[in-house]
Amino acid sequence: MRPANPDLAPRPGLSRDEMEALQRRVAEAAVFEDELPFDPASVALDDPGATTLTGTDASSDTGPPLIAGIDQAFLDDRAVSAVVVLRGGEVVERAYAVSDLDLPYIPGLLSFREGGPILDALAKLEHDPDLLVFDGSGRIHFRQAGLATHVGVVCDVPSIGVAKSLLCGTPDEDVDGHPKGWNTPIRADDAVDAVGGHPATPETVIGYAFQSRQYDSQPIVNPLYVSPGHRLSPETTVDLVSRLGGDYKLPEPTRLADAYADEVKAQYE
DNA sequence: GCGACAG
DNA sequence: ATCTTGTCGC
Repeated sequence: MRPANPDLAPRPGLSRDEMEALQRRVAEAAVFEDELPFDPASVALDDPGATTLTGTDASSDTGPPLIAGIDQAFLDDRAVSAVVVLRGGEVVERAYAVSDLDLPYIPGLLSFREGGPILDALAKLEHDPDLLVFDGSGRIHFRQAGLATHVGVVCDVPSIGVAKSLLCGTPDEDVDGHPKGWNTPIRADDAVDAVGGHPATPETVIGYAFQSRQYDSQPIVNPLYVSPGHRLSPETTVDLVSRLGGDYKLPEPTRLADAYADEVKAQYE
């Protein structure tokens, strides 16, 4: 797929101030409201029977939306970016890219380390996804432009950020010990800046904590922190993540991409 | 100076 | 993210 906004793509060689300035531009271009080409209710990876009618006709425009899970694995100074595209629970296509990394991991600047490599992998896709699911935050970010938002805006495709830990923001309730399906809003705090038309008051909901799994006894199972990347409201984002279900903590698209990244990595070492 | 941070 | 044995539980 082709970047709709190449000018906003994370470029190497920028100073910290320039990277932050670019993130603000990305945030301004981001849409945190529902602007989807499909009905969220048509997504049901948990129920294959209701969505498997297009297994042999993946290129058609009909049927369930194309959902892409994205994740990475690392080799020394290179990243293995993997993308797995699903349609109603069926894997339609897989693609990967091995790219050189030019930055270390810096909280708040993740998209400048992983964004480029991910775009390399997305460029190899034959199918254009209707939704991108990232391993990392979207709007739950200091400048409301996390990895999911940055890449989603560059591609101008609806995107979701799924993080295993909270970067910033404050949960309405204590997130521990809740049953599967539970969720609570994450609101902007002092660390979040108002950007473009997006406020960052103590009332502003920038994402949700979502318990995707829970064991029978007491074990510690942290919730997922989901946030809209682009063209999605916080509410629809949690709804979609719950529909991407599966029997594990992470959404199925992400799990498959994670496994694929490890598989490819093994061939390069 | 103190705190705090996706992958 | 990555480096790793054993271990608890369905």
